[in-house]
Amino acid sequence: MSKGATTRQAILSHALGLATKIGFEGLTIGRLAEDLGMSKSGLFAHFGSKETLQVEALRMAAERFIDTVTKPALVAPRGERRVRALFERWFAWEQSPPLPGGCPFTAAAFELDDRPGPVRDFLVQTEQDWTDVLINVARTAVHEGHFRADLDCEQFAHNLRGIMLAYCHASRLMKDPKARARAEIAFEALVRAAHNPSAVAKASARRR
Amino acid sequence: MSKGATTRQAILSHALGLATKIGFEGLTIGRLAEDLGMSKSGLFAHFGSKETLQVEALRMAAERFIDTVTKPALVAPRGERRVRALFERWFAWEQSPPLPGGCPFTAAAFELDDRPGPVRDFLVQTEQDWTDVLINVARTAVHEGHFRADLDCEQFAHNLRGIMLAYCHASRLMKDPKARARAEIAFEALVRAAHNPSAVAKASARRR
DNA sequence: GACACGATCGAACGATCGTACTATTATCAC
DNA sequence: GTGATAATAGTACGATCGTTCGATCGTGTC
Repeated sequence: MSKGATTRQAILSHALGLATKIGFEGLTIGRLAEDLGMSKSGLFAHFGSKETLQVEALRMAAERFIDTVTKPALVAPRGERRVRALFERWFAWEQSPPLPGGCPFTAAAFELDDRPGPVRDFLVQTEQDWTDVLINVARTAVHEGHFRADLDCEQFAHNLRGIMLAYCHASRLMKDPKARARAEIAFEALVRAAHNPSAVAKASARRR
Repeated sequence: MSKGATTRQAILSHALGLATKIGFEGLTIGRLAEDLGMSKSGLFAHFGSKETLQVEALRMAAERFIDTVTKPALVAPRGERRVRALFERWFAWEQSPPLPGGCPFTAAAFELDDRPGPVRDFLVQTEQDWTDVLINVARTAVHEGHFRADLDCEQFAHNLRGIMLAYCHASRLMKDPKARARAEIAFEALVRAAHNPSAVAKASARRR
């Protein structure tokens, strides 16, 4: 890797970690330059605009997410086991040392939801990709016969995200030591509900 | 109300609405002054520091939250009905016109979770109060016999928050038109699980 | 060893930040 | 109405913001 690319990676890595603590809008060229012991203009030259830097930091986060969460989960067997692997790997991501403030996507999601622009657009795409992964892995679990056939997989993914968000809230803001345990309990309830015939299915079965 | 108090309320009201869109850290004295047609120094004199303004804006939000959500829900009968009322009122809060960017507590929660100080402290207290309301109303539903006796009410409140956070994410960031419907489905599943004997209880019952 | 070129620096730009002062204006009790 | 006091304006401060520009540095090539 060339000298410039190395520096660029170092900048983005530091920016990403910092953004988890002070937000993506809170990033400043001056602060980054000082932290990395280089000049504002030297750092700035790598990106041409702060907005580009923000997008590139998010892009690095997306790449790391795949390496930390998605890919490792693929070693688990298809179906429920892989759903569990994704859930477990996500905690490793959220608590990884390079992200001292937690998941950057979660932070960005509530920071940028009302600020149109390329940064928000990229974030939405990344979040949609992650949702699609969850939906697909749930679908596979249905096909494998682990989850019930009439499971609403999109709803499953939606509820799973709620569990993750509630964990971030409880853990990061409320500093609740039971946050992880609560997430696990909620997850087990979600999986259990995905096993059992749905209430709707049961009601129509009773009617027969 | 004196002139000063009126202006102060107007400032805080505008600041609160603006904060839902650009965040509490994104608030600036200059922007607020311009929006309200007054001088920076005149506006500033009401608070003495930006930090105080942020806390006071959050305080106003907390008061409005009680008026919009908590109090109206008290007219519903104790128990499950009141749980449902709180859930329904919360959507009215999240979508109320004075909060164009959604729930300010949710936005602040992920913005300030890593920034110690009085603003964060006040937010944590407010969020804890809201959690306690949810826990207590679930407990009442247990006492009324609407929810099963061994329900973990704190877990119930935790999961309910997850449903709300997932709604904000889906609605505000992803602009998913099904966000509200997904929240309702998740809520009904949560309530249904609170009705039925728990899996743990069932397992021990089977063992008898 | 000269050269080209990418990487970095230093200085400066206008804008805006939060905040401090002093002055001026508006309000309200008497 | 007058006088005390509250409310607002004006101006300025040092700091920092994102960005620009030209100079300088380092690296690798012929």
